[in-house]
Amino acid sequence: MQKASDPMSVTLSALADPTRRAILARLAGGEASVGELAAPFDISLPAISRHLKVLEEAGLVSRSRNAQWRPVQLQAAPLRDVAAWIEEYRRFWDEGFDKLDALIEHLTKGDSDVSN
Amino acid sequence: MQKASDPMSVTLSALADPTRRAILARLAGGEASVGELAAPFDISLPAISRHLKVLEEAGLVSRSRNAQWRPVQLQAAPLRDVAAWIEEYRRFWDEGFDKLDALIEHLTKGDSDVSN
DNA sequence: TCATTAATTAATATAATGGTTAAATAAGGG
DNA sequence: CCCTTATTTAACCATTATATTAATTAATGA
Repeated sequence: MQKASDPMSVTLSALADPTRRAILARLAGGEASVGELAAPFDISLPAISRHLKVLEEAGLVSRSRNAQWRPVQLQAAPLRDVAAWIEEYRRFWDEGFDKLDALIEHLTKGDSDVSN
Repeated sequence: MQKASDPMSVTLSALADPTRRAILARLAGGEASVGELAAPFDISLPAISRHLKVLEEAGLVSRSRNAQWRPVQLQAAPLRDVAAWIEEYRRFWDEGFDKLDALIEHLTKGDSDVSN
């Protein structure tokens, strides 16, 4: 009953929140301060700060220091890993993998019931 | 403090668990019953059943009926959507986007401090 | 030094997640 | 009909996640 600590789960959990994805989208346009990132949202600054901590722990952002601001920057490496993982499933949504492929898969598996 | 209900969050939450990703990996080799899916894991059958419910609600699997078995099948459409979303970030991890690009981005943004 | 601005940490409340065991439901076969 | 097999649902519990407000830390600059 522990928290999942494998890197892929950490990354996907971090991405599984619309506020955090919106923050990443904003950072795709360049670095921003915490206050700038918080502005579009209707939630408190501490809440944004915690979202940023989640993103940082997932390696999706990094932070530096510039006077009293802490500019946040996008770090895309974990996204590359997710993209690589999901590529393994591409054949299941590409048009090449249609009902005929599914049928072949059934038959080669020795599954005699082809109806579903 | 509600549960995120947008489709992308639902999909990513479903994927953010190693047991559920292992189930999807198993299903990539063809449909399987709940019992077959549960076998490799050290957790109870009800726990697997709930994982399957999460995957089903995310549209990542579908279930049919064959006597007293409920065969589970992979449904990859939501993965296609995740792949499309993540593609938007490819340029941030591709080698084309290196420090020089970052510098250009700073300058075109009118950011005078280039040191970080 | 003190006021201001930026951001984090602390304390707290509540909801969601993920696991358990026990009971219920569904289908098949003697 | 009853027994067995397959799976889900119910009830429960511990942990994690996400939000709030209030207090704290950090840096700037009058």
